[in-house]
Amino acid sequence: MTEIQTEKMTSAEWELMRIVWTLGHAGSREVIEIIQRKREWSESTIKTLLGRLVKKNLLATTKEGRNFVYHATIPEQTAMNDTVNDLFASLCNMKKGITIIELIKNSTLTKTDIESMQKVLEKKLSDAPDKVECDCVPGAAMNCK
Amino acid sequence: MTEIQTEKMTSAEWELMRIVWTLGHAGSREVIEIIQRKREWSESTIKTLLGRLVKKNLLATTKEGRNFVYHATIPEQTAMNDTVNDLFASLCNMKKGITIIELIKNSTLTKTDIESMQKVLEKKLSDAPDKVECDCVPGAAMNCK
DNA sequence: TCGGTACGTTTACATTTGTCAACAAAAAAA
DNA sequence: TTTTTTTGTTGACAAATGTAAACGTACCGA
Repeated sequence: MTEIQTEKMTSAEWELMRIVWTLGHAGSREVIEIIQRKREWSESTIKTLLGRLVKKNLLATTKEGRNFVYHATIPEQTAMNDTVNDLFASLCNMKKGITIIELIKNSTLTKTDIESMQKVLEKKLSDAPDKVECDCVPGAAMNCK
Repeated sequence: MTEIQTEKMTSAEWELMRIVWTLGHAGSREVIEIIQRKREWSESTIKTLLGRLVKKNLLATTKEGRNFVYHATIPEQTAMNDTVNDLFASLCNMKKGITIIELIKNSTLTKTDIESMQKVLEKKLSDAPDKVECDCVPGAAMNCK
């Protein structure tokens, strides 16, 4: 029942998470110092955010000596995938493809990324449908054509 | 100064926008009726949402006879791209590629989409970098490797 | 041992968002 | 013309979010 809802991560919280994910685990002091290299958040603010992340089960703590060490409860990749899938779930079905294409155009991808992507696409092509239905206006004649 | 901030569109609001985008323009009655085929939102709630969208400049109105006709101020595709780009801007640079790959795996794409995508990738491959830097922990030795 | 520190917890407060009910003006119906 | 319905506007309220000060307490250096 200790479900971890990725959607409950706000943008401010994402920033803290990224640090913890990257370091593997970190003390509040570390997180505070690092975040402040980019953001003008007060120490207080960051402590509050850390607390909320723990309450949301996105971070867990371990008592290390006198202080706490924070560590993520889910892998970064999982969180990213969940969040992205979640967003796409709210977009018009028919236009997801074009949107991904735009995304690709706007992204800096490594050769390796591109090659993996090509493989995935190659594989998908065979049993890809000719068209996907739009459902923007449920149960109606009118819909994205 | 009448800026249209896509990021200010909440998930509830997206649902209304999709309907307006699809229909091109619509009266409140239409929107209400259509939304209620999926959501148990009261008429009041929907009216409030419409009002907020107008205030946010995401919808504009035209007096048609006695009522208003709502129409979007930005194209759906623009909104989708902005939103997606916005989300990706907050993800670890290094992992965007893999995340897009996962996204593709989870998406239903038409043959046409896939083919366009392949073309874009083909074009990008030539001058794609061998690797992109992570900046999860600004100005630090430790970072995603 | 005692005052200063560092750290986690509590409180606090303005906005935004999700959800609605109550209104007022205008139109349609009776 | 009186009544009813429709439609947009206001006001409300709880929960979530951004932002931060105040506390209590355990520890550390003097």
